[in-house]
Amino acid sequence: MLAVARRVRRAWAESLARWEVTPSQSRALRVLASNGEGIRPSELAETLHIAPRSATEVVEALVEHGWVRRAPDPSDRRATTLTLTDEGRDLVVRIEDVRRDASARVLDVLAPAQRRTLHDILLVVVGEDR
Amino acid sequence: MLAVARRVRRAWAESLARWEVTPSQSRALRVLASNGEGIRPSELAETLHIAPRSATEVVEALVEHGWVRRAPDPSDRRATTLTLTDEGRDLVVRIEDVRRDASARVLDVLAPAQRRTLHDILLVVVGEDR
DNA sequence: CCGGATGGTGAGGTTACCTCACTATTCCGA
DNA sequence: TCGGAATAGTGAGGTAACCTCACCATCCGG
Repeated sequence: MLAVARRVRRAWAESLARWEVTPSQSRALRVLASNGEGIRPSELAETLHIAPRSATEVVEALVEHGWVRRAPDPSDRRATTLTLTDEGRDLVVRIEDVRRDASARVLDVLAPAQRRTLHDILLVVVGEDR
Repeated sequence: MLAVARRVRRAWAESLARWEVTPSQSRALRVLASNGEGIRPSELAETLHIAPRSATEVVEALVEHGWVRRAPDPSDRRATTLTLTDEGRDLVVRIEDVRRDASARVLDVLAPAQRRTLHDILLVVVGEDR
């Protein structure tokens, strides 16, 4: 299990390096893309299962690259809201493609039926506990 | 795929922490246990897909814990050979148990037949390229 | 209106990697 | 046979992605 996952991750990280995104940044981008606009750093941290302080860090990097914008939350002056820029949104799409490719590359030794079965079984595992 | 693997890894790392082994150390121990005695640091590095310098590092830690012994290679005075101590060997066994438990805990939402299918499919993927 | 909770971040630490430079040895070809 | 290239291991120093602890600003409930 872990061996296969490592393979997928390796293939993925390699493609990711072409743009200047690290895996951790790309995970954050995915959360930002799926959680609608205006998410807070603390929510991001929770979703990624990392400490709030660490979320600050990836956000920092994403802002620096111009993929994310920080804006003050008008309803709570302590908070900031995060939104993807247009470039950020573009990048997310490209990353998603690459991700699909990476797992396809690793899994293309499987027959289509096997791949489907694998997918279903993994869904069962993930489906538990949320 | 990656999500499931993360779950297994998390569960495993937690149990590992009870003894004072980090995941990376335990990977090294497993290699040492399976590759017969007298492996060299450079071989270890290659098997783990890490740089030789990094292998030195984990070996250092393992030696310090008393799980591994360094001995000069009589046939090549540049080289050292690594062997598990008795405690090291014990530890490997306990780790293997814990590892099995961890993945069992994550995968026990599956029916036995599903688990077997998963196992088979993953074997196909891993079987490629070696 | 004040004391405790919450949101974000500075400072500094850890793990598991990396590269580069260096020494000691071995090996190989002229 | 002997000198230069390759190989084994490691010191020094760097990085990414995490962490905790401390701190400040702001918010909120009684």
